[in-house]
Amino acid sequence: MTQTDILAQLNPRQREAAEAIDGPLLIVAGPGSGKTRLITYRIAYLVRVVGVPARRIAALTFTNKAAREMRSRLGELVSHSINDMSVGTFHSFCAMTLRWESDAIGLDRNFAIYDDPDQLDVIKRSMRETDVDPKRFSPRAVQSAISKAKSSLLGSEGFGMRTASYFEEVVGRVFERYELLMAQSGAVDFDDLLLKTHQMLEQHPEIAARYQDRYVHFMIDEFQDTNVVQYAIARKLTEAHRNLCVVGDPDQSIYSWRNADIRNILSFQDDFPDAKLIPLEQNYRSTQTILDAADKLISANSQRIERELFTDNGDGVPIVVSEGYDEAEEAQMTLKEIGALTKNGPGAQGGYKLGDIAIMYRVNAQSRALEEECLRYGVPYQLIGGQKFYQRQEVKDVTAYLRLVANTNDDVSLNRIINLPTRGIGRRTLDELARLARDSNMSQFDAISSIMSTDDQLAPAATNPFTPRATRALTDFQKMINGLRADLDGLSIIDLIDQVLERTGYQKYLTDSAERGEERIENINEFKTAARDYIHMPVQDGLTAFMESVSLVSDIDKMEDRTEAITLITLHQAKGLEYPVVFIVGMEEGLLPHSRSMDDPTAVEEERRLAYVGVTRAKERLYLMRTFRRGFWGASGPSLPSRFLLDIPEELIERTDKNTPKSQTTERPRQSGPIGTRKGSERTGRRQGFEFSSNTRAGSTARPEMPKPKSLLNSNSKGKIKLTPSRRPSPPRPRPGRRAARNATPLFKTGDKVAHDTFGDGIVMSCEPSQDDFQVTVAFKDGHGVKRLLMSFAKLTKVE
DNA sequence: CGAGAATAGTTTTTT
DNA sequence: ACTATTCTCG
Repeated sequence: MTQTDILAQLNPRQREAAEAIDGPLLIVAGPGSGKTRLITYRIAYLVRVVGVPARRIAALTFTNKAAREMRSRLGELVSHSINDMSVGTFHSFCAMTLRWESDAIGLDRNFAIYDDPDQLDVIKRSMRETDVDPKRFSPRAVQSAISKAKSSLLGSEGFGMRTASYFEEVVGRVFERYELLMAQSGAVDFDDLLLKTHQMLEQHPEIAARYQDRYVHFMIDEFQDTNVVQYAIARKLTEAHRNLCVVGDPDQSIYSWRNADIRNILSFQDDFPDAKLIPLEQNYRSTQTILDAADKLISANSQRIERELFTDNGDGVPIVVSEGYDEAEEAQMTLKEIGALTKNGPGAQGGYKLGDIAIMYRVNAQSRALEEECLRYGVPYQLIGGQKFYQRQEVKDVTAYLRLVANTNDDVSLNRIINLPTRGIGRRTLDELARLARDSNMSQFDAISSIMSTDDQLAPAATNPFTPRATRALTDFQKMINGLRADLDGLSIIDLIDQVLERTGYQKYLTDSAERGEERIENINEFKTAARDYIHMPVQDGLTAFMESVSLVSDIDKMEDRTEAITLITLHQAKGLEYPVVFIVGMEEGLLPHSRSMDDPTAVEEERRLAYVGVTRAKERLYLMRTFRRGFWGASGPSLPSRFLLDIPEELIERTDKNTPKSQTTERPRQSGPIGTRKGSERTGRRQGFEFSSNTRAGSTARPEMPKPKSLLNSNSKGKIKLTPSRRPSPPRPRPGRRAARNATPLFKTGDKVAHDTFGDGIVMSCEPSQDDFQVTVAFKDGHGVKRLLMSFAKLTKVE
């Protein structure tokens, strides 16, 4: 490729955007409009044609995965090194900057990054120490108030000024204590990464000047999901060159709950009146049918700028709307359809690969039913999110040991593992230790040191509040950690992990633990595999870098483009991805829109954008699935079709749910739940706030018309909504009896090594009778995790 | 001090 | 239904 035609692959609009390199630029990019392609080519153009050195360009993305992809695409376009380019998420960019400048701003260079659960620990402790009752004020609520304050550029000082309510007053108090504890622990939270970077730039003009000079070009992707602090950082960093290019789509703004502020897009035009605005409206991804549906769906939002997307792609096939009886049947129908879509040979519906297919849902809990059916049908799947790897207990435990080795001030980590395995350090001792640390204003680790005198003898009883036994236990622990710290030289990060596992007794603790012992060890091995990326670094640096990646890397970042598995993913995580075939399950009131959003029109508009994001992921085929009854918390209740379904024109749809409302005018809901009682909604106005039980339903055959619901309302004297179970289409599946397993003679026994065609080698964890089959739970290697398989479906062979 | 039992809160979405 | 936390007893 020559330099002159480097932009030849772009359409005129994209080309215009790539060449607009002087001054501020706002690109409003519709879904599938080749946004990533544009950004990549724009950078390539800057480097190769304009001659901007790579290190003077920053490109910030929403996920590490997007950053990685950009890097790899740039690697193909730009021959010379792009390693100097700042490509990453806002959070990783800030973490890097803060470490570089840590000396100047008085931050421990090895600061730990606390994730959500870590942060909650500190919040709880702060509440305890400020006498705030966690029963009256939920730690979660306090946490989110603090996060919100930080995300809108308000530190604890700023927050303390406001006392709009008693709650805020309380939060202010906890906030102050929280900041103190975090500082003392040498730790920062996610919001701090951004806020402290901003503060650094404001308070240290000489530092700011260096970065302002450096970044000649600054680009931000997914700008609609940035928060106030992120935007402020970007403005500050581009003061010198003013070449700030932001790319976003207001219709895909779905992170307001994380304090993303859609107003950034509007502010941008105020802050940069000379900004060029380029809309990208040609869609290269989806069929006209899918695009029409998406357009009708999003047009129902009132807070929105009109826009018309178009495509040269053909109409394609209609959108399929289906209903299952419950989430199990919904999953079954989905899996059956996937079977048809992936079939080869005559009569095949397209011969799709499993990797072409994604199932999307609103909440992680929905993945469960889908996983079960995948296992039943033997369909390999890739689950994104859910129980995150780095949040698993044993992984967090080892992480805590490592963090403590890196930074002994880290109280959260210390508390997590000081008695794991048990070392005779119980609650009383820990309470006393916390009190001692607080009174003497030091970390708990240092507090232990303080009761030891210099010659390693125990301090006199007067200053030592602990019993001799507790004192012994505490000092042994302290010596063990110090021993690890003393022997770091010459070790690699992997060596260090091995040392920790052995010298702390954690390895033995895992081996001896009856519960999930092997799975946990597998997880630790996986953890070590992840650490291998840092094996070449000096152990201190490797440790810091590895700990940082543990905090900032998400599940989607590790997602592989595998062709042999379907993808299960939340709608939020699906942003930015595309698949030939997309199923969205749970198209129901209460789920999408989510019940927590339903009484707020603004929140419902965000839910609609979320649905829009899901719909526009599909290239060729889109399935919208829902259930007749859905289970929550073990109970089950009737569900209503999502209002979003009613926004999609009938002519775009092929229905397999013949007995359900087709549109606003012909709608004839047969049942409804508590959710349907919303007042003032035209679309739901005809629904009643209760269910009638006289209806029967057999499989997919016609359902009778609804009877008058009035009588039931009257029969419900207390006005309390009572759900009468409808008859199931088929008898409930018997639950596999746990007891029965003990008397059975399974073909596999726990500990057996087995091999599976797709998942590879694994170890049998259990084998239990399930109906007339056996359910085998197997821990697979190579990141496939633990799977439950039915013996008759899964081709498992015993190894050795 | 620690293990097992009782109990409460939980399901929005995540860097 | 599930789990994380608190309670109770040895």
